Amino acid sequence: MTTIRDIARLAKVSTATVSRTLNGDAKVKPETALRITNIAAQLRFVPSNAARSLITRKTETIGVLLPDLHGEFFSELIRGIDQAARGKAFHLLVSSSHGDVYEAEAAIKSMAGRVDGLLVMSPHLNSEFLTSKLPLRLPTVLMNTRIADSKLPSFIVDNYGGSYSMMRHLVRQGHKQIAMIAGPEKNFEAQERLRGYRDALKEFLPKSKEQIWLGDFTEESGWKVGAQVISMRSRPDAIFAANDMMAIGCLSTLTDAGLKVPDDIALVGYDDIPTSRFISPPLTTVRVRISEMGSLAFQSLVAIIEDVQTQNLDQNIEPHILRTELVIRSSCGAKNP
Amino acid sequence: MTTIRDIARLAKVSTATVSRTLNGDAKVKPETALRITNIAAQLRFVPSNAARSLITRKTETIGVLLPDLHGEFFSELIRGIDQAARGKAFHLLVSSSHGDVYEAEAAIKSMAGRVDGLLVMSPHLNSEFLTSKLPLRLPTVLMNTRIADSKLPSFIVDNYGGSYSMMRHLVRQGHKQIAMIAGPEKNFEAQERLRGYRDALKEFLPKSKEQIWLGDFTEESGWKVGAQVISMRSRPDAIFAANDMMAIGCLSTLTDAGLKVPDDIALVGYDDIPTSRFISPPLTTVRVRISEMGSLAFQSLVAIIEDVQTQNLDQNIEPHILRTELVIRSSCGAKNP
DNA sequence: CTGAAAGCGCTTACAG
DNA sequence: CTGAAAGCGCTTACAG
Repeated sequence: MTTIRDIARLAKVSTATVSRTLNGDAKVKPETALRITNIAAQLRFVPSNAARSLITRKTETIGVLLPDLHGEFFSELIRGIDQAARGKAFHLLVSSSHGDVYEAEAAIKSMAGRVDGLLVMSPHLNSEFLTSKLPLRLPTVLMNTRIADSKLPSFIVDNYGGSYSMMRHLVRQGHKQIAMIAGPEKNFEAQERLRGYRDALKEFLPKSKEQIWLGDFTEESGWKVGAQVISMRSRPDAIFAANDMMAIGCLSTLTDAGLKVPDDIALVGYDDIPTSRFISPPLTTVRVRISEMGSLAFQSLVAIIEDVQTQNLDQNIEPHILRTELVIRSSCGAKNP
Repeated sequence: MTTIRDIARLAKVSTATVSRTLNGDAKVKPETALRITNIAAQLRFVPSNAARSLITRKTETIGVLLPDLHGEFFSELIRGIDQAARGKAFHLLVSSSHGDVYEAEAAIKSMAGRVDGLLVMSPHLNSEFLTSKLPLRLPTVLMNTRIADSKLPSFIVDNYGGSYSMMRHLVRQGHKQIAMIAGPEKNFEAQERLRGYRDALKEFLPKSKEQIWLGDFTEESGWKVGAQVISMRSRPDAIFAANDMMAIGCLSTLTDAGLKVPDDIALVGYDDIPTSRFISPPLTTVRVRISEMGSLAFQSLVAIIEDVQTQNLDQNIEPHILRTELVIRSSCGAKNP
């Protein structure tokens, strides 16, 4: 392994000068600098990050802790974070697929000594417990994670508002009896979408009563609900699935049984995954700017790390809410989507 | 910041003993160990990875360098790698979206001092150049990356074979005139898929002549080809798109123009992205076990890192080829898919 | 079973 | 503009 000592020896300077040169730091005499740079290149010198960060007390790396996410969502989020991180010359240490809170805790622990800060997404875990296990003073920003009295900055998608808007739209389309396929009970996002459904229903259709099936965000759970819908005597006018995958699953069961969407029954989803645009009928849904959440959360984390903005753990902070966007296609029965 | 010295002082032992205890290393007297463990927990001690890896010369981290990938593919790959990495207690430093070879080079450089090895995917870059910039002795495994005389282990999807199988299937379905929408010319995977098309055509339909449109793997390029197909006097029986996104784009143009797939013209793709299952008609395509490639490449890299298998840079190595799987749905005209 | 001591490869006041 | 020296927080032979 080549070290700055090797370079120093060859260049006949001190390691201090090599260090300065390689960091573009202080004013080194140009010819000396050139000599050093050349030798370093020749030797294909790779500085030891360990040594560097031991003394600077910076890793220039942030940890990204994710739950077991699926496809598009995960990559969009990472892309948003990665893009922002590149701009600040930060590295990304990622860890995903934590089945339970203990796995997540272990992941946090093993990341802790390697990063300058943490971006945590944990919509379905016991987040209070999780954050209580966070190392003291490690800057942390939460994404789509509910914490009771949060002292950590957090970014959350406006699941409540998106759901509410969707309901208003359905009501305007003339639907009177609107049912929901809810997501997992313990999932914070699912809860918010359900809350939006409930509140909107009370407000816009006070005489209509709630009709809720419990799903788990998978296509399969959409199928199952579809099967129940088929055998109902009196069906709702519209079904609002708490995510697109369940809507897609439900759609295929309904279509197979000969029901026409949206003519016999309207069906809408949430997330705007790529597939939703291509199915028939194209799915009306709610779009979430997930990569934007990644970038914003990263920016906010770096602000804390760079001490532009110190993390005040004595004071509660309101979460940053990210707006959603209604994407009207034809599955809701809209005339000119 | 708490260090092992703080713990040593409180536990009235040497830092050596604290270190041993925390690493479960040597035989420390149980009561001493317990005392130390308790104090460490109380102080929420987080070991400095920098100090640790400076002396052990290990980072227990591997770097994953990816091109600008889209959705599903990216996350599947990462998932495969992450899963395997967890098993070996390795961390993942990811960096993606490198527009050109210089950006990729910069990413490699900045990762080099932070990782024990590198997993590189670079299907569209000048890979010879890239690997020539790799730090000496940094274990590296390539994925879907072509290198002329490779001295690095590599894993590649059998794009040629998958394409060839698809062609055989189309011929068996009775198609005589088969056209291809090719991917980007500089993309290694696209080249292999095209080569499979060409060879199979020569073999199975020696009298038929090639018909190739140049696409770029985007939906848009599929649209454009679709528009050309519509206005042709004599159309092919079947179109083989080099990826699903182009097939989907092409399909929508054809369908909008009133052409029936597969009755008027068959259409197939490559990749088996999730959407392909849901469009109408469902797309016949080639499935690639991308997460498996991630796991295998990781295993192979770790074998080198752990010196179970030393990287021999004086000898060329054959790439590991990952089999693909034909997914027959109805867009190809198959009767009982 | 435990400790004193050396050292991993850098950076950075400090002095010149 | 440059160098000698201290030190970041750990691990690990070595000796006992």
